[in-house]
Amino acid sequence: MDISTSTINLPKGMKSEKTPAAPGRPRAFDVDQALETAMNLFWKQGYEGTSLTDLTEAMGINRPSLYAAFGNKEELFRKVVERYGSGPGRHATTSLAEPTARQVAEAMIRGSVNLLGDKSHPRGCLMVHGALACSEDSAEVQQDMAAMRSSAETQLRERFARAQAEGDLPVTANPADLARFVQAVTQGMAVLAASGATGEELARVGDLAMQAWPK
Amino acid sequence: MDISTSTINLPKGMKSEKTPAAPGRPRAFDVDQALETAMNLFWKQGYEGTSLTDLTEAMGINRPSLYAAFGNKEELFRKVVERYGSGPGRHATTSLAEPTARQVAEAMIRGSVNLLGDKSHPRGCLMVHGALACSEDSAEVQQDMAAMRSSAETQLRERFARAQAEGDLPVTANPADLARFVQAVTQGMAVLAASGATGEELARVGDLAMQAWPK
DNA sequence: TGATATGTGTACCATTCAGTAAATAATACG
DNA sequence: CGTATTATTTACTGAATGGTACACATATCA
Repeated sequence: MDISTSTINLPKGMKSEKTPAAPGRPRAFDVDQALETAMNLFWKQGYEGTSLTDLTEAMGINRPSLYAAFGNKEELFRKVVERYGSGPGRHATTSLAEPTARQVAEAMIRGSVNLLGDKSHPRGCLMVHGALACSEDSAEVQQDMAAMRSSAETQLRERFARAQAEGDLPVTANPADLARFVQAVTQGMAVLAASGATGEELARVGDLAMQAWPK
Repeated sequence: MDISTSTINLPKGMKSEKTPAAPGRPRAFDVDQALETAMNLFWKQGYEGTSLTDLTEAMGINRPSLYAAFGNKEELFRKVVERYGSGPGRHATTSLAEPTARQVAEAMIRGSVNLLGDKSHPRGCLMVHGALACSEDSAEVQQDMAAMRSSAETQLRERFARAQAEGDLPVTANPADLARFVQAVTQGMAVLAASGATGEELARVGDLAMQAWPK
């Protein structure tokens, strides 16, 4: 019923990586790999554009296995989003740890460029492409994605406000406006990537955007 | 079979607005109004997120009437996109006529802000929300939308190159980069609008973006 | 060897999808 | 009037949607 096969650290020998082996028939597929496959599909085709048949065929499993492991389509999508946030979209949170506001913005933009210009991934950003416009059936997923984008903006704004207090951002600057601007640029680059923009082209968009940074 | 009821200018009296009245049962709904309704639905829910039932119910007509008047779902969408381009999204082309590169960029951004901040419309941009991520069934529509966004970028680049030749844009500036930057900002604002950003907030994003403009 | 617990495979469910056949209704023209 | 033409209505099609019942397979534990 649960995802994880609950890897428990029992300090027996040196290599205590294996799970304690639960009873019942063992799962015949790799959950983590299946999640990765689902992520790439949702990333490319969006939540509603990806059917259960698309998913099970790509994962190489049957419908009931998917439901047993991930709940349903919506729960699977949420798990994919979580994985995305701690994987490919990691820079959205790690960038906040940079020492100055400018470096935070630069790291955020550079991270987006790296992600969006990477040809080993679908072009775009799951947070933007996942459920931007969809039917009313998926309104909740849609709103959640919007809320997560807004939350990223809020974190950025608070980071910039802190920077202002710390003195590395002019008092004349507006943290909320700067946060929204960085969000606009990175999300705009996500749309550009979907139109076929290359990594170099996106990087130059980022460089231009940083020209607007308050001095 | 055709859309228009073919308003022909026959200079009989002063007011020659009415159509010559074709034979057959007259259409019971206003084609233009139906297109407007369809546009708002596609705008809000995207191409795949809008079902024929959504459309016919909102238009107040039956399925066969829709097919007789507009062909099919895809053709209807293309007609909606055309209407959008000459209506709400007009600024994307009219801005090019501004006298200087800077004024073109400002007009483009201001036009986007006005559109995206207008609460009488769905939040966002049809060119971005219409078919950003979708199933493979709609790949053609998706590619067409990407091509139209790219085309807008090309027009902008050529306009900036002309400006450079005319001397109102520094020779050190890069027209292609500037065009892509303006596109990134406006499309990013479209995503922000979908997350709930207000017109005032978007306007400040636009002001910040113009700070990056070459002097 | 059971008993229990879990996963897989097949085959199905009701609903919705885009699209259409055919009968009927409303107009123009002769 | 009758004929031709076009639009509306109802009812339908086959395929795809998300989700599930149930029999069977494979594991642990006693």
